[in-house]
Amino acid sequence: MARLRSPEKRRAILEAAVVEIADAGLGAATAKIAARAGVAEGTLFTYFANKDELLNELYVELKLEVYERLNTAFPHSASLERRAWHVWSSSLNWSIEFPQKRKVSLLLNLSAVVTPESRARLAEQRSVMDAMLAELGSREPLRGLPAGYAASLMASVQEATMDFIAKGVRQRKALVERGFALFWRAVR
Amino acid sequence: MARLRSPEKRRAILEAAVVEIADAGLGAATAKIAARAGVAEGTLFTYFANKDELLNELYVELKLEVYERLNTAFPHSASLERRAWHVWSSSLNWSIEFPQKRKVSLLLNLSAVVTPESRARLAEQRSVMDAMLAELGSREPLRGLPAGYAASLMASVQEATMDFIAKGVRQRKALVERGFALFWRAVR
Amino acid sequence: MARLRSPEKRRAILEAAVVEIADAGLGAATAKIAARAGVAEGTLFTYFANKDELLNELYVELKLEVYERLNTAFPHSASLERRAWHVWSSSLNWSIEFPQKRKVSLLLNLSAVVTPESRARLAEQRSVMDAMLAELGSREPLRGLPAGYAASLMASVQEATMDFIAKGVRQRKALVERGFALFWRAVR
Amino acid sequence: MARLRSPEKRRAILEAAVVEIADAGLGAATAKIAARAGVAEGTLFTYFANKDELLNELYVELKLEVYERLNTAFPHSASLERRAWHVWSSSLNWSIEFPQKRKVSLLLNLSAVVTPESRARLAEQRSVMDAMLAELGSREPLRGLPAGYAASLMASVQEATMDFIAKGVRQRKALVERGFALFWRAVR
DNA sequence: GATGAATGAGGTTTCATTCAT
DNA sequence: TATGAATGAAACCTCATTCAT
Repeated sequence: MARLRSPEKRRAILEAAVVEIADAGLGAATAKIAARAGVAEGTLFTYFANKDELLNELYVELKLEVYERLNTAFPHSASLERRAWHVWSSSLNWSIEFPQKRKVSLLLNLSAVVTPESRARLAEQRSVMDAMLAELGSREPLRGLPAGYAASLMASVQEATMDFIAKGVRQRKALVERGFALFWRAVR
Repeated sequence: MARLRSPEKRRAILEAAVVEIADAGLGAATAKIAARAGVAEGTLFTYFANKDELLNELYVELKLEVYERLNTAFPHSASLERRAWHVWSSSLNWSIEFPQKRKVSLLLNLSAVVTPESRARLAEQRSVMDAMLAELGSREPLRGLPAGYAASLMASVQEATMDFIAKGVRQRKALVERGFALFWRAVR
Repeated sequence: MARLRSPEKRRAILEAAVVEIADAGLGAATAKIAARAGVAEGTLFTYFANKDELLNELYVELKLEVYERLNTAFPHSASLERRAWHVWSSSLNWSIEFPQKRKVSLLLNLSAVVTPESRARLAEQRSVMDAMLAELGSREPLRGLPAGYAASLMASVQEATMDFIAKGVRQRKALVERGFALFWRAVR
Repeated sequence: MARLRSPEKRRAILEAAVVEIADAGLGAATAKIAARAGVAEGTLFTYFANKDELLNELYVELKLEVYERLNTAFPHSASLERRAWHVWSSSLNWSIEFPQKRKVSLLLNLSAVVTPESRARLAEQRSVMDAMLAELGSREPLRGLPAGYAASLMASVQEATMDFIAKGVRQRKALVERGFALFWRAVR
């Protein structure tokens, strides 16, 4: 099954899925995804056992893409604020560059198709970010709040910021910075 | 006179839609919605011309529910913080009480089915909240940011908070307060 | 059932049916017919037991309309040609005046809904025309052909003529006359 | 390579459509057509995008069948009467052989589903017949009548003739000849 | 009698998945 | 392995008819 004769085809399918799902939601037809990927309808099922598996793989790939960026050039020994900024800006810039991927990521997150197994596959790549967020969570303003609250808070403030960038607001770079400033005021 | 179209049945359909969509996404079958509402498949279409209209009506009703709460006992002449707190707590409490409604509201927001007309129908009810948010947006930390950023920011921090409440965390009341405190630190 | 409280309503329904069926074929919805007639959906079924009965009644009414015209001022003692011309012109003029009725009449004729009983109900009114056609059929050019061939032939040449009149050709009166001339050349 | 779309299956669907539509009108269910053709419900839609397209294709195929017959062995240099007879007999014989096809052709003609594009697709095959009819239309009895009247007239007299043949009258060959004789008396 | 909401069978069409080629 | 025709369940929606009011 998962004998990926051609990694390019697998990639083409995943990228086609992003476009189709961003456009039509998770109900996007596998036939359309295949067509956009330039492969036959049946071929899709030699790379992914079924649609759910495709969606799970997609979820993991998208998340990995973000974490990879984030882990690259992570300033391990810098101040907490600089580390927080690194996480903030690298993930937010990904959202800005690939708004469709971000939307698909959101849709998948809200749906029931993503399995705990898929989420678990991300643990290792998340570790760097998680450590930073844990440190953040142990500081005064967040103390006593559930583990993960800091992550959720950062993600959500990014959401708010992204919404405006997606709407086409000009001052992208400024917004990224102002958004972080607000976040940091809250948690510092 | 024949039987009158009954508001209860309309309500039953909308409520059934919430449950089914929270469970299965916007792809939830109209037949299932009708069944859960205790009406025949065809009956659904005497209340809503088609599925899209049902979804739009649902969107509007859900938003109105929140705004109604929020407009009730709004402390018009209180301090900005107290007014912000009123908005925060009343809308967040709605999300806590009706997590399925909140989820459906999110899904509808992300989808392309909600028409500008539907959004426009909410303008009047939003005015009280919008005025408060505009005042907030004009203060130092948010100055210069696009109009609406304050609203988006509040909504997103609520999101983060809700995520934990939805996961079943005990200290609901405390979380609502801590969440607001964080938000307020950011924007005050 | 057939207690026609209001003959006007019955008539309104039949006329609405003509318009709707001319537009949408025999599949025209009873609800639309009722709406156009200005009565409630259910009311239609107090005047006609079901759709098939409505269609049969409609068929009979349309045919009777034509025969009534034809029987009015029929020149019983004139020459065969004058009598043929009377039949020709009176029925063709009806088609010209009411092209929708004509179309519906054709559709009903082709369909399987019209029962032999409905056709039988027209016998009496057809007698005058039938006698003329029988006389025509017994003359040389048609001798030996099946009974009814003359009727069918006349109807069909009228069809051809109507097709052009329906297309909006100007010289209506001339066409009616030229058409008859051709018919008469064939059968005289 | 996957299985190729089979011309036989396409043909089977079109033939099944003829039978079902002759029986039930244009409202004939696609599911029934598919079943009679021996294919799955969905398969019908791999051969025809939707029911309207199926009906349009059917219309074109039926007309082409007639024109093909008519163009075969057409006596281009014979007298006008012989050429008219060729058109008459070849098309009428088709109607006699395939009364269901003829009925379906009539129904399609009366309906609104057949597009101008479909009609246009027939132009080339009609040219031989059209030339003969144009010559006929320029002669004395038809002079001054709209172009196409001759065609319409012939078709309609054929209709009349077919009606009797369809009713099972024995002397088919004789009827075809007598019908033409009548037509020719009218237009010669 | 008149009304129109309610019904559910049945219509067309879509789609994930299989499988012959 | 790659293909895309074939499948049939299931989706949305329509409609003739019934029946409470």
